[in-house]
Amino acid sequence: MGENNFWEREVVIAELTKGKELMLQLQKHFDPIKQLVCQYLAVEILSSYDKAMSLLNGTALSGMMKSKGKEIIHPAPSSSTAPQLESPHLLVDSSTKSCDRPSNYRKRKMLARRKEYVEARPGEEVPPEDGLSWRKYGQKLILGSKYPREYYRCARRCCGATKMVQRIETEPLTFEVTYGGSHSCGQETKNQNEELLAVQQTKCDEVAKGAAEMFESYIHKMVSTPNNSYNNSSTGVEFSNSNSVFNIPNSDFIPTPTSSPHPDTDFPLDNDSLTLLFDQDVPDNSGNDSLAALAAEVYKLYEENGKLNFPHRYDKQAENSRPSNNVGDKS
DNA sequence: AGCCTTTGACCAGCG
DNA sequence: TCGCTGGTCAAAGGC
Repeated sequence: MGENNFWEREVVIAELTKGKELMLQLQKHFDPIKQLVCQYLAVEILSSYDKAMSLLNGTALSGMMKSKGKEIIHPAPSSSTAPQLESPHLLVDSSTKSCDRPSNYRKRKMLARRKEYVEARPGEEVPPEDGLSWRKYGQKLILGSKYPREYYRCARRCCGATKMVQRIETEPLTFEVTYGGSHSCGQETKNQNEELLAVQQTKCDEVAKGAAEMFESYIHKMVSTPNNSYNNSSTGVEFSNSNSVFNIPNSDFIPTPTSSPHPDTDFPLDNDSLTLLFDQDVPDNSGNDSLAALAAEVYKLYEENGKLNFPHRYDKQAENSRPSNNVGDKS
């Protein structure tokens, strides 16, 4: 199989696998009360399947096969051993120039990219080494950026890995490093564990963000519901008033990694309450009471900071004298 | 001689 | 169709 086809196949498989994993997660969350998580997962799944479908239908690949100007690009033959021409002025398949690098632009744009932010070491103004050897092949001033973007590819020829380094204007000691392609030279093997951990961490963070958003909406609903009451049970927490009832099953409360960035929110949170809400493990099966305490604490912080005007307050006094599970809202 | 960086030119995508 | 922009190429020069 030609390297091009192999690469396309890898992308398709990766996208379909991701879609499958997300669908499994979605199945677990099929519940009207978990709309936020369902919505988030649905968007991710659709995006994965769209990418895979356009690859399989040839939408994305058709550009590579189309004749444009004097350059005619063909898909790589399945067992290409044709000699490779170096001159850019000849009518050649540009994807076969110099080694088997996937060098045409369309392909590069489709490569899965991974973005990282790294900080320069103290006293230095260059990004720290990432343990791999790179060779710089270009530098360009990017519109709207004070610093030029630098382009690197794997120092081992015949490897399609690339990276771009962009110094961030507002934080000159921080660099945005975008990795493209994968190392076919084996150079990356020693770093594969770290790589896998990074990917897992990203996925974990994505799920945690969805969970945190959901948790936030519960808190909001709880403290703003008129005449609310709640019940703890071994299966979860139930909030209710004269009009509605909603349940938070224990399974909704998953630990939020402390490494996660705080989720974006339009909830008027200050830093302290954000930390309180997301920087700790939310209640597990053995700690449903802490949900109520947490909600009361969050409300208190909002109120003290004068940032919220909830129509009805959570009844902290009743909570304190609560041997039974029911708490009325004093509004 | 071989490898590297620099830098202007070129090419493809996109609005 | 055209102009702008990001990404890449490749010649030139340095080490």
